[in-house]
Order: sequence, then structure tokens, then C-alpha cells
Amino acid sequence: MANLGIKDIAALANVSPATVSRVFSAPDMVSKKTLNKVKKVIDEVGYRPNRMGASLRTRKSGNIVAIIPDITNPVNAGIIRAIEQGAQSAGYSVLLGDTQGLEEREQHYADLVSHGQADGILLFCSRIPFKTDPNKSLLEQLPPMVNGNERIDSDEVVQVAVDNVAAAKSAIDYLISLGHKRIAAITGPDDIASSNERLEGYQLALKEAGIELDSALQLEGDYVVESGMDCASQLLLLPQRPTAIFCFNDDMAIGVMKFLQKQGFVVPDDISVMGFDDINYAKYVTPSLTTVHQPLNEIGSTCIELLLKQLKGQVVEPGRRYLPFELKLRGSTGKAPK
Amino acid sequence: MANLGIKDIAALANVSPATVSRVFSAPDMVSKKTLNKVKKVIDEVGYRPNRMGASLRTRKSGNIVAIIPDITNPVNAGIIRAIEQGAQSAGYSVLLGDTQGLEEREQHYADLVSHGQADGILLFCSRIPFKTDPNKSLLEQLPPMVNGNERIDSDEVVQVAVDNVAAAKSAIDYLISLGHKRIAAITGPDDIASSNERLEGYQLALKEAGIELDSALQLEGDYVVESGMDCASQLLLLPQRPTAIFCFNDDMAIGVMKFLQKQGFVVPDDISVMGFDDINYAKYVTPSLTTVHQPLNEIGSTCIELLLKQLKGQVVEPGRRYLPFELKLRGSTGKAPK
DNA sequence: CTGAAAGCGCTTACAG
DNA sequence: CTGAAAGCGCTTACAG
Repeated sequence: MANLGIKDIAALANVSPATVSRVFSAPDMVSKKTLNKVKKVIDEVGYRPNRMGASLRTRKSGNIVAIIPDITNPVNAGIIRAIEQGAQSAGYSVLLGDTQGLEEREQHYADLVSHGQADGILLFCSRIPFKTDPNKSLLEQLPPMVNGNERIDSDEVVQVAVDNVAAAKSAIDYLISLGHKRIAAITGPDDIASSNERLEGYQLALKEAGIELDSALQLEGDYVVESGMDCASQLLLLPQRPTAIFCFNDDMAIGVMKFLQKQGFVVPDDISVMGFDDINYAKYVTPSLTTVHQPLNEIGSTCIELLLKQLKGQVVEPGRRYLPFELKLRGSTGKAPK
Repeated sequence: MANLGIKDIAALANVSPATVSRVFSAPDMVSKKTLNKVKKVIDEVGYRPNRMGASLRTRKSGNIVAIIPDITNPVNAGIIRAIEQGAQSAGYSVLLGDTQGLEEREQHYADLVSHGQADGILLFCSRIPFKTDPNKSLLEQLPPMVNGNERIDSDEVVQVAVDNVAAAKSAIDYLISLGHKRIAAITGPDDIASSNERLEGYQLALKEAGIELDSALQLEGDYVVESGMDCASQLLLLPQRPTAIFCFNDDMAIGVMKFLQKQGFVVPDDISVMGFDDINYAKYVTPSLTTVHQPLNEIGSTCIELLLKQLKGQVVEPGRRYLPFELKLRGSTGKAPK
């Protein structure tokens, strides 16, 4: 396991380092005979080209960095898995940037690009993690980047997501079609763009149906199960309880159901509960959770594909690309009680 | 955003590149005055040292690679999150190697070390992803590495995990204490070391209690919910049904419960169900799942800590380190029916 | 406290 | 089809 370099291989094979390099990067340019000779040496000594040397020279690290709030969230994990596959088969490795929602960490990971440690960014949050010069167009200041799932408020960024407004609207439309009129919403944190979009869809649907908005029915959660429980308890204390609760993610919906059941309510007979995401466990809670399915695989693969294109130097039109969501009707929603 | 290098900064600040380098790596060696002068220039032009240059020179990439079967599995995700935190605060970045259980991918990611793209390996599977020379000791052929969660059959590897034998045994002991005698086991795939260890614990507990092993009660699953359902259906077809089912992970336990309930059985009155892992959702299924808790955070942080030590050149004693498991008694287990 | 110089391991026009 | 040479951006003994 000595540490042989390209020069050593060249010497052993009686060729120049340039030729050894070509054996890897452009074998067609090397004569069959030389190729075999060099390959034999490489095999014998187990030579592995040092990527750092190549990276320094080509100014390409071969890495991309994925910046996500929390890998523990099944939505993120599903997306990351797809990204990893796509990156791998294109010869890229992915650096995991789990930020726990902290802006400084988002910046830390985005900085990997300016330090040459990564060639592009997959960004799953709603801030641009750079200091940008407002006098210049964003586009020319940005490294190769795709913003997934979340929404950055700029037309100059390549974005991939579900249409959260439409998705939330269709969820509420469905509840309305079941006769519900008092429909509560448990949102995510209000600095999360996708949550605000879902809220927009919720309000839009109610307005269109001529149902007045009631701010008491609009609670801010933080996307964890416990927060669903808390909000459910607040909702039950209301003089006029909701007959349906739309949660902006499945975890909170699971919390809501758990709390309602603990209090002796029957879901969906007394109160309907609806989630968002369609995580794997949504099917397996009792009753099974009606929710909005997000195509995690497709989101991930589209993101990496668009980033890879940029990395190849192709032009990728900035702007949003919507992927289809799907309403999954299951057991947690039902007709509004009389 | 021009691409200035260390030489440019040196020129602008009227110092040598060596001094600029020291401003980052050894500021104590630089006089206050020079330090400020250089820092000012760095700030003004927004200089970011190129990591590839440094890496090539120091032969340290600053990356570690985490090799895991599936990031979508909550157990892995929890561990990875802890790893990421530890790595980050030590100045390392983590490359995500999601292998989908494929040996070739394990090797691909392990190879990043021989290519200088990573300095160490966190390995969460039960194969050594290198060609090793059986004549030499493993120890001297291995890069800095920690084997987490899974078990590689060698005393020369640093390993961190729960004692799966003891954990499974204590789970079964508990079921036995509830009066169960026909206890089924739904294992993981038989090439997974931790699954085999759990099986060992299961068998040990039964033997100690003088209960004869019944191979009909021992089914191989593959750790997904659907596989729990399949196995449950096989178990129900048995002339002598089990009164308790121990699943080697929570996902399969969730599948088992779902299937039993669909068939009209009451958990735990008719049949008790026990899981392993204590994923977040274990608390929230109905009934809540009795299971063996694994300390994901601690597993992850211990792994990264031990790797970091090796990376610093400290000697880490090879061998296994056990982290404490904990039986979580919840609603899915109860007294054996008469 | 500071600088000149060598070199980490590659790749790539360029010339032949 | 092949090689000599320059250089990517750093760091680090060494000397002063």
C-alpha cells in the first residue's frame, strides 16, 4: 500500500505521466499496446489517482453539497436518497449539509463552493446563503444551484417543487366537498416559504367557497408531532370547534390524531384530520392518514438532474418547475358531522 | 467575485504567501500589525482560500465518508445527523454514501479514501469494503475507520453498537415474564450481522426459560413494513399460532400490527407485538409499540468521536464498544392469553 | 516575526 | 499516438 503517484506509474511503465493520465481520462487517445502496458502496472501496484491533484488542476472538486434543514425528516431523507443516486451515477459525491434550520450553517455549507470543495449546491431552504450584491443580477453571482422544495423569492433561481398553493387548495376543496366549514390549519413556522404558500392555498379555497376566515382556526406549529398535539389541544378549547384540521405536514397530523383520540374523540367521525407529505407511516397510523403526496424521488432526481446540467455548462432556464402532487384519500377524513 | 489566490492577497498586502497562509492557520505566529493588514485585504476582496490547494499539500481532504445502507431508514438518519454535527464542529465535512445494501457501492465509497477524497470512514454495514491481504494484520491495512451499528467479524476493527444479543434477550425475557411461550421472531435478512445477533439473543432467552425452539416461528423478513405484513399472515396460518411476535425492527412490527388488526385480532389482547429500534413513530401507532430503544444520537456521536481521534493520530483501541439499549414498555404487549 | 523556495499529484495545451 | 513543461493554490521546513 505504498503511496505511488502518477510519476511512479509512468516510470514503471516506461511512459510519461501524461500518458498515464490519458489512460484514465481519454483511453481512446492511447494505443492499445501502451494502454495495456500501463493498465498492467496500475493493476499490479494498485494505483489510485489522487483526486486532490486532479481537482486542483481542473478546478472541479467532483462534489456537490446538499443543504437541508434536517435529514431526520423523512421528506428530506427521501429527496436526498434520490439525489445521491443521481450524483453517484454521474460521478459526483454529495456532501451532506444538515443545518437544523440555522442560517449560519446554511452559509457554512454554501461556502464550500467558494472554497472549491464543492462545485454546486442543492438548496432546500428558503434563504440564499450568500452575501449578494443587489446592484448586479442574482444570476451572475450564483454558483450552479438548484433550490428544491422550498421557495426562494426570485425568478433568477432554478426551483423544483410541488405547487404548494394548489396542493393546499385541493386539500381544502376536498374537505369542503365533505361538508366541512370550520376547517382549522396548523401551519409550519412562518419563515418557511412553503408553509406560507400552503396557507395561501388554504385561505384561497375557503374564500372561493364563501367561507369566512377565522384567525382562531389558524395555528402556527413547528412540524413536529408534539406541536400537533399542542395545537389540537388549543383547538379543542375553542368555543366553536373545527370539524376538520388540515396540518401542513404529516407529523403534526399524527400528533393531532393522537391527541384527539386520547381525549376520546373519534377520527374522522367527530373531527377529520388531513396531513401533507405522505410519509411512509401515514398509511400505517390508525386511522390511516389522508394527506397530500409529494413525489420525493422525482423532486430529488429532478434537482440533481438540473444541477448536473449546469455543471456540464448547459444553460438551465431559471424559474420554478412544478412537480405533480396527489391527494391520498384515506381513513382520517370523512363527512362533516351534522 | 474574481478568483484571487493567496499570491494575489500577498501582493496586495505586501507580504509573502507564507504570511497569508499563517493568518489562517497560525495567527499567533504573525504580528498584530501584519495580521490586521492582511485581514483587511482579505475582507476587502472577499478572499477564500482554496481547499484543494491546501488538501493537496497537506494530504488531508477534510472529508469523511459515511457508508450506510439507506438514509431513508430513520435509524440511519438519526445516526447520520449526530455524525454530521460532530464532524462539522471539528471542521470536517461528511460525504454521504447511501449504498442501498449493494457491495459495489460500499466499495465505491470506501475508495474515496484511497483517492484522497476522504480521510476516514464511518461504516454502517457488515462487510469490510476493501480487498485485504490475509497475510497481514487487518489493522495495518485499514484507513481510519469506525464500524457502527453493524458488526464486522474482527477484533481489529473499532466498533460501536448496542449489544444486540443482550437487547433481544431482554425483549424476549420480558415477553416470557408476561406468560408468553409461543413467541415468534421476524428477523432481518440473514446476511446482516445485527439481525443474526438478535436471533441469538432470542434463542438464548427461550433456551434459558426451557422453551423449545420452533423453527416455524422463525421467519425471515427484510425490514420493511410490507414484509412484516407478509410474515404475520404466515404466522396466522400456523396450526399453533404464536401469542407474541418479536420483530427485529419497528417497521416490520408496524406491519405486523396493521395486518393483525385488519384480520380482526386485538393487539395485545390476542397477540403481543414487540419491535426494535424505537423510531419516532413507534410511540404514535395504535397501540403504541413496545420496543427496544437504540440511542441513535449517542451511537452517531461516539462513532464520529472515535474517528476524529484516529484522524488526529491518537490510538484508538480496536474492539467493540457497547452503548446502552432500553426496553420501552408500551401498549402493544400484554399478558399471554389463557 | 517573515520570506524564498520547493513540492503536494495531477492535467493539458503544445509540439512533434 | 506520445512527451516535456508549466502550473493549479496552497503549506512548511528552513534560514534569517
